[in-house]
Amino acid sequence: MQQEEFLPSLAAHLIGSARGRGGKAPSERDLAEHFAVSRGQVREALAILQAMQVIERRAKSGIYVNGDIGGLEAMSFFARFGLPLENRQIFEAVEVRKIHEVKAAELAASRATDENFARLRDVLARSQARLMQGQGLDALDQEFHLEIVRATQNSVFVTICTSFYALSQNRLKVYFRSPERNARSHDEHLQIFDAVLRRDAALSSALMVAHLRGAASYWAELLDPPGLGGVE
Amino acid sequence: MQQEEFLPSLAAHLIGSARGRGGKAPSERDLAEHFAVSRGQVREALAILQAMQVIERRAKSGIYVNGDIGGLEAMSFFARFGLPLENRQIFEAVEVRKIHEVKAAELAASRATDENFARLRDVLARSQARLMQGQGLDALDQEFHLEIVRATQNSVFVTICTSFYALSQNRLKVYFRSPERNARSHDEHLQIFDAVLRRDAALSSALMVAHLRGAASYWAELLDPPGLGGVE
DNA sequence: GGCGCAATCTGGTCCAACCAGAATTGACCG
DNA sequence: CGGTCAATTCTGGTTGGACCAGATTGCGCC
Repeated sequence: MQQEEFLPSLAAHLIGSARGRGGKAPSERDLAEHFAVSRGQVREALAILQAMQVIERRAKSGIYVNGDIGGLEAMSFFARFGLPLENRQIFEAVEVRKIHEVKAAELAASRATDENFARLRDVLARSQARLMQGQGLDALDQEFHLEIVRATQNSVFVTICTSFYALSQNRLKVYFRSPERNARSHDEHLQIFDAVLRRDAALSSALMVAHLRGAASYWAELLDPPGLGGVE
Repeated sequence: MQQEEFLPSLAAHLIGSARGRGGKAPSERDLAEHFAVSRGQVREALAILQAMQVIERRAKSGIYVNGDIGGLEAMSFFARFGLPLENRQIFEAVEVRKIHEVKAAELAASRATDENFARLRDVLARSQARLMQGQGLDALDQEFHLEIVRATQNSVFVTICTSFYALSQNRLKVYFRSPERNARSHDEHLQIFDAVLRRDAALSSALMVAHLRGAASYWAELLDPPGLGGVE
């Protein structure tokens, strides 16, 4: 079992065994036996999970699962591997994502380079192709939004946003099952691209607000109420 | 040597020995000998650094230091322990921080609870006291800004912003050496608090923009040019 | 100089211990 | 029966040694 698949399954097992959050997980020796690996392997993985603040290791006492999965990297990691995250955290993350992307659209309008425009055109062209084949745009949707962020020329911004995308990945697949939503989303992307191309910062961010609001309202009625109001 | 101090010093040593970014670091066995710990300890720390994408471990080849320190957690970790970060990344992080805080002020105006107001008043009172004693506000400045973010009722937002604060920590200490800047900053905090208290979202964010612009321009002329324009 | 093979080095993995403090158990006493 | 305290067990923390197999290196031969 390689580390890349061991870590997630260990994390899942830890959370599973310590239901009730803050609960005690099996001992290192038990975990090693359960996964048929050496204690050293377990300890290495636990070190990472502790660094992510997913667990707490109390010397001579045990391993305790933290109540909240704090930290962007940890949340992103969990989302990537389909591990449980609290609903509240997901809605909060979506709100932060909105804050990022609206501003990204605005900044992109004034900073995008020819290369950025070329990359955006490429994404849109591929989206168009996929759309005609009647396939979902979920992956390309993320690509488009990421290219907008990339156009801000801020690599830290790109890094942060990339982590946030992982959090909505699974939901996007559901969202893009509907042909109408696919078409509408693509259309809005084209409008945003156009606004950025014309370097109209105000219009870019306004269109992005509308674009994200559309997707958000879909989730709002599909899932339980967000609880946060006035998010734009 | 406890883990909490071992990890940073190991990270520093790795980066130091592999100057040139992407360079090769000493072997695990050498590192273990150098720090007088077991190889297991070294491997545990390396696992964390690899999860942070600070290093790359190539089987049977060696340990390589990544060119860019990507990831918010890694940057935050580095900043906390005074490890080198590229100037570009710092300016980019400051820009993202601005994006966060301006929006935070706006959201805080509509969502802050009585408890939030109480906490903000507390921070401001302690700032006032410290100001009268002629002491720097650096730690309390962070507290104030964090309370504003907290007032958005978005815990993910709070987590992200907390990580970003670590990045400016050292610079803040320099900034708050000047009594005038201390007084001015405190005054602006009071104004922002007032706007939030009156639930004036537009004014809150506008004041925050001005507040951060003031600090940013100080750094712009003190350090090398940011290269990013239109940051607000 | 170029090529190829062998010695060496490296990360990956496992095992067997030992330590000291925390947690648990159980016997003993009131 | 209840409570107290000591002995035992369990746990994370840490160490050392060992083996594997592929990557690297270097030396010798052609």
